[in-house]
Amino acid sequence: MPDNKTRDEAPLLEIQSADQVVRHIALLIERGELGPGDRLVPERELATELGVSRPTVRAGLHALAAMGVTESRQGAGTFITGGPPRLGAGPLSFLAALHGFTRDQIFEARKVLEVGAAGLAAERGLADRLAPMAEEVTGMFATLTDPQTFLVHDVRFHRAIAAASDNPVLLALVEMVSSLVYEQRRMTVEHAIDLKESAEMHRRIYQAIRDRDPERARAEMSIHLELARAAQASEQLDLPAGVFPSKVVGAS
Amino acid sequence: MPDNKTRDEAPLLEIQSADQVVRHIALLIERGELGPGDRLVPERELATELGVSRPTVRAGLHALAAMGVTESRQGAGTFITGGPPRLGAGPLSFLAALHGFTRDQIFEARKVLEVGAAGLAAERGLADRLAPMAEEVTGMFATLTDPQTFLVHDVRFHRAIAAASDNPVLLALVEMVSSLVYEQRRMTVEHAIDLKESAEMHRRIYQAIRDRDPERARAEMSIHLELARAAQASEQLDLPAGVFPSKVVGAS
DNA sequence: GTTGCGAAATTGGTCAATCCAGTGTTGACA
DNA sequence: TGTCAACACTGGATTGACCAATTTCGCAAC
Repeated sequence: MPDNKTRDEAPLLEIQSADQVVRHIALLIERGELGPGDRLVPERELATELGVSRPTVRAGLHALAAMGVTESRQGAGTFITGGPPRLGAGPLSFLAALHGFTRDQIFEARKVLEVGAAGLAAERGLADRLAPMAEEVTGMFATLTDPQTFLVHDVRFHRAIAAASDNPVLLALVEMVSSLVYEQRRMTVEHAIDLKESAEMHRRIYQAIRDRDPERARAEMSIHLELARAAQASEQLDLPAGVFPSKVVGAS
Repeated sequence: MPDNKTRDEAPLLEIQSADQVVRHIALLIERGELGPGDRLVPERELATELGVSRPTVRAGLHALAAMGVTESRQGAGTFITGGPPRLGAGPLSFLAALHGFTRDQIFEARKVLEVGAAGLAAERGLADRLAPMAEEVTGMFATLTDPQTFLVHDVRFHRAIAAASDNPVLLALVEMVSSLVYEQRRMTVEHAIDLKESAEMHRRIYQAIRDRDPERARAEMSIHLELARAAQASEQLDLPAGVFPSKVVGAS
């Protein structure tokens, strides 16, 4: 597209060369010439194509990698990120650290997202999404004495609900916010409390969704997260909210 | 789940030099030695400090800039992003384009977020957050014949509600998702429909929040977004969802 | 003909030195 | 005392080279 002359403010006719790389890839993706898993042209070719130097190309690719769009493997090439839609937790982590987000605030945002997701999941009532949720619930009951493994099932259960909402945007958001909580939860879960009751709550949420009762699903999820928030608050009292995951840019 | 060896997930010890830069900045932020608006050490010094070359430092800084953590001004320096907490729309735009998010899906996620925000705003009932909302509503009624300006007030109203939720995480999420919609909305709003009715709906939302009636606030916001979704669907029929804003990394 | 292995080509990762382009400061001059 | 031009500083970008991981492919052995 040609530069539109009606630009309200700062005349950015001179674009940053690094952004030019990002925009170029964006264009290729937009046009469908590049999809998840695809490999893009080598840095050197890209450099000559765009008429910029290789370090510049690399800068743009680093930016894309930071946004979770690409992954580079030395010797192999640079690829568009495959797998399910994901938003890295990095940006949120930085925001949390910079502005001192409270754990309560994070939990509140999570509550909004997951309560909505649970409601949608119940409304949709997709049968094939129920099995994964049920499996994680039984997994919880089976690991009441193993907090670490229990937490894994916990995480997966909540992800399964978000997935059952059948909305990838919501799923990505839920995972982004949740990862902020879980990352450090791993450390404190050892002296956790009342895993039995926690498993029961999850079961009730599952049943509500299975029964296609959105209102009950929302209510159960709401009280569950409220209790979880209180429980975690008692586990660790005043740790700062901005805790960075072990790998900032992209983690599993 | 035995993944093939190319997709394993534990190269923790292997540190990319660029990531080292990111991590270093993250550490400084975490320790409170760097806050919003602060200026970073010059690239050259940073390079010698970390024992890497300057291009490597630049790569890391580009990654940070892509995450919205830093901003660089030629000749001045690199600064930690100031202002209110923001999540760039870039990552979500790419995700939308890559995975073909539907406009309906985006609206649905927005609905979850903004309905929750409206509810919280009504629960909180912070007096000093009401004025901005009221102002935007009157602004809408004053520009019923000027769709472009009307849209500006529309955007600001929704942002004011998210701000009134008094949860910066929620605010950041709302803005991130909303920006996906608004960016292209600008183009189609010319032949918009029923600005009067739209303004009325916004007024009802405002009144519900002002009356500290969370349930009504949620309901009004819900039907408003539902109608807005339908309206926009009729404006433009089948455009792809992945439309990139004019400036990918950080917009005004 | 098939298989195994290793050398070579490919590709990303890094470094060094150099120049350019804005920005801010400072000190000389009016 | 006030102005403004020169200068040091900082990010932006380039060229060229080398290293390391991966892939590819041909050659030799079976």
